[in-house]
Amino acid sequence: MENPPTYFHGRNSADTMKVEAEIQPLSANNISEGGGSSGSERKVKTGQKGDKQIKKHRFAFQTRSQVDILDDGYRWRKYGQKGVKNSKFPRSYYKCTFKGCNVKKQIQRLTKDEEIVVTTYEGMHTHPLQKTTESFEEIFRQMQAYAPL
DNA sequence: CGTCTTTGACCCGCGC
DNA sequence: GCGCGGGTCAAAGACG
Repeated sequence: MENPPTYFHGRNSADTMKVEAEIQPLSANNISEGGGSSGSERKVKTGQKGDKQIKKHRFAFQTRSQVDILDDGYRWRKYGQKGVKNSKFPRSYYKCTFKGCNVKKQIQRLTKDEEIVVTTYEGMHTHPLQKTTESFEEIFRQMQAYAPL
């Protein structure tokens, strides 16, 4: 935590932003790349297997909105949707579209409260915000961070 | 034209 | 050893 995430750059609300949640690397929690690809050479593997600092920044917060797509100022590209057990609604996966910015975002709706949307950020942005959205402030306001797990 | 969305298929790790 | 769940990627289509 020596280095505060660059999320929401341009906001002095850092004071209110104590919602930072640091998740330590767990054996089953460590998300590697190696995903699946269609058919051919996907064994690329990052060569380096988490031998060094595997700090996976995971920041999750809940927001009360009817839409899953909350514009926080970054561009997101949806790359998957899968249903989760215990959840009547499917979970959506988003990724930041920026050269070198491999930030992932996960959105899930609560079955108990369809109005509540859980947004989980993973990774750190390597570029400043492209645009300041007005809704951002509102989102930030409704942003209720909670420690995942 | 460029960008983004959606679905299916595939893969991996762990559990029993 | 096998199965399940979860997670990711690819391609095509749609839209502005």
